[in-house]
Amino acid sequence: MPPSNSELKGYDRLAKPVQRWLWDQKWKNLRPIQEQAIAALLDREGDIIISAATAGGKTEAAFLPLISQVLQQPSKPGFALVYVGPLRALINDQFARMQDLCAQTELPVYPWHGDIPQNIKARARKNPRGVVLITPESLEALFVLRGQEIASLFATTQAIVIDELHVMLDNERGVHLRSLLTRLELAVEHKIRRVGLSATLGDMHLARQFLRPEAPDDVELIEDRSGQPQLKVQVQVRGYISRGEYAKDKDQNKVKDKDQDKVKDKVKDKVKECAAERAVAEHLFKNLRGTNNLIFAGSRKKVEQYADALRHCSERLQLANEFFPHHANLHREQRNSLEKRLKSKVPTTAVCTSTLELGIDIGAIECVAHIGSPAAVAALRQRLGRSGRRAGQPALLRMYAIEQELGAESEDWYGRLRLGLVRAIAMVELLLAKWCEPPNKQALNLSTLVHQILSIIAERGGASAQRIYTTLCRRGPFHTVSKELYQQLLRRMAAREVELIEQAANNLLMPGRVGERLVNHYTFYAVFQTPDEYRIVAAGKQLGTLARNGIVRVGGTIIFSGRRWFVTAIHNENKVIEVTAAKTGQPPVFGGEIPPTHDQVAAKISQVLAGTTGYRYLDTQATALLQEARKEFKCLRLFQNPICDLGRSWLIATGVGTVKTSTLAFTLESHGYQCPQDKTHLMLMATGFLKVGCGDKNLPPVSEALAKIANSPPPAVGSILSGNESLQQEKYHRYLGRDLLLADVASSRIDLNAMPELARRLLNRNQ
DNA sequence: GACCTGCTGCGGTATG
Repeated sequence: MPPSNSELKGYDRLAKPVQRWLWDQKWKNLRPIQEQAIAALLDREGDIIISAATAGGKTEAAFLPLISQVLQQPSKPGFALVYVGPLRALINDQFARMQDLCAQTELPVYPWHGDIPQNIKARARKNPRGVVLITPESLEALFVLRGQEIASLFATTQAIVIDELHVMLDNERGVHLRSLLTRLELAVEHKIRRVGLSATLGDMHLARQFLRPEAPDDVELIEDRSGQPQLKVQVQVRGYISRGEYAKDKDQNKVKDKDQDKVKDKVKDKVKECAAERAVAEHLFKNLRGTNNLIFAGSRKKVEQYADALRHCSERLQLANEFFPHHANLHREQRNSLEKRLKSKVPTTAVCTSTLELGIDIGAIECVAHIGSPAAVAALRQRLGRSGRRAGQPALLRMYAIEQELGAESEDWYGRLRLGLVRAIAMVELLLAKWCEPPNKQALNLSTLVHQILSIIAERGGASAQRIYTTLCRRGPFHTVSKELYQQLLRRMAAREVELIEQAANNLLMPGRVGERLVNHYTFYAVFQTPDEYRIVAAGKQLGTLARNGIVRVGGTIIFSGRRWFVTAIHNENKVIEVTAAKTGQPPVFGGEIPPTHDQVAAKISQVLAGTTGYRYLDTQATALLQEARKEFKCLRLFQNPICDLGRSWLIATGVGTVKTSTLAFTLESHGYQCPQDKTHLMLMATGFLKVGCGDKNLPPVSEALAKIANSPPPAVGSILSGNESLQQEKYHRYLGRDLLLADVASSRIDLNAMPELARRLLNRNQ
């Protein structure tokens, strides 16, 4: 039955071929967001954000009316519609759907990313019409390589649709895309309507600001309120203690010297970890088997460990394995087959990293499990969005917090604070309060600015300093860069030891020797940094990749792709690691950094520790661990007094996130104090605690230094950082030199202005 | 105790 007009108000307004497509789909009616989007896109001309859950019909909401509009106008050369997607897999998926939708029209649809053959791209360039689906990096490549063609390719573009807008909000890639959108409008000399497709976030104003920074209030917001009026979540947090099984062997391994002691400590940790891990794996196995689930393990190493442990559970009971690993280092073929299995009716659980956080639809998911707390509330929210259960049913979240058993020898107060569990509770509380981390608007993004300056020069075959400044800093996303700082950056880029740019006789900026080399290499198009990797091969079949710093040696064993392997050879010349099946193995080290925590999360951690109320979603063990943590917090009197005297050192409960806590650490170090930065202490800083020592110096109590900080202007970046620290993190940081690098770091990873106020607050509470 | 994302042109040779 074709839908009748009274059922579909928007239906009548769509072009005939689009109506025929709808009829073929046998849709009973259009969803509310699709009705709203049709009205908004056909009645008005402004920018729009369409926000709904995964599989909520966002793409159709945008393209049904946009394609209708294109069909109602005479066809002129140029891509009528541009779709920008963050993943190649997503573009392939959307291309199939779009081709189907456009099958009964004259409109061609072109996919455009690194895997698309050149002949298809050449055809699109020769006959630019219809719809193009492209990645930000391929759009960048067009600017660099076909700068002269940009204006004609996009001359008649009516709208640019940005998919998964929310993943672009807070990173280098998002700044890059915003820069490209501005450059596109300047090239065609008219405004192009922007349509953002986004998951539902806490604060949608951020998405509007991203889409049209100069006029966020004019961006119309269409939200899907039908599916999930509120984010309904059913949460369960389970606590575990890793008990010391190693104690049994104690007498058998007599300690002879210090070195052996160290080795034994390592073995001890490993055994402890295994015991708690096994219990978690068994609980997961018992509760998830038979349905489709996602287990977010937190790191690639843990993905390998748990996939291996869960496979073991199946083998022991002689049952078919349903648990498989999924992370970026696994070969595409393996990832694809697991994704297919998740979509099928065979019960499947993926043990994964953030690879399965966004992207193609993976079907109905019964439960989202999380081992340890996530890096950010925003990630947790996004992951729960993958729990595609029937409408009206709450998403099911299971969290597993593993804490160390405290022996008599263990007097560490931080162990007793149970910060892993407390952090997990804080994150759940913030999630339930519908809060999530906003992007950092202060950052200068100088690495990405260097990239875009080089790109504009390549696009135009030379450009004036003023023109670049207007494009990128006035109209584009680099608002926080002053004219003075911009000039300083240009001088640096032109310096003899850098040679990124040079000035021609006519004052135009041209590529320098090094700049030319960078721009002409195919690795230029992405703004983010990537490591050098080895391929892991078993019997000629590629399993995946491992970064060069992953420690693997011939004769050793590894766990990879959820199985155990023996390393038979390493070929450095073509970067291949050969393996054969083995009985035992250790998961490889993939490397990485401790993620920064937002101020709100640290504040919530303090609140949870200082509070007295229980949480219904904690199991008995987790409740006991929380009580223990609260007792210790009370014992240290941290709520009354955030500065706790530990003898020759102090513990400061800063109650603020990683950025401010580590800035305080650097500032106190510039006053002569020592703030340890090993893994334990970095983890402490990420939960709002700082340990301060005197070293071998005779220094006054730390409160005296805090008083000085409280009564002085904010410290200068050069006075707390020497420039010798390992600060280079982004792709073009290496070209900045000390002063510009410090300025960039000061804008993003430290907060100097917050210091006097933070010191005052800590001292006032101290009295 | 981190995670993810992306990528062109050209020359050589084989095949229809």
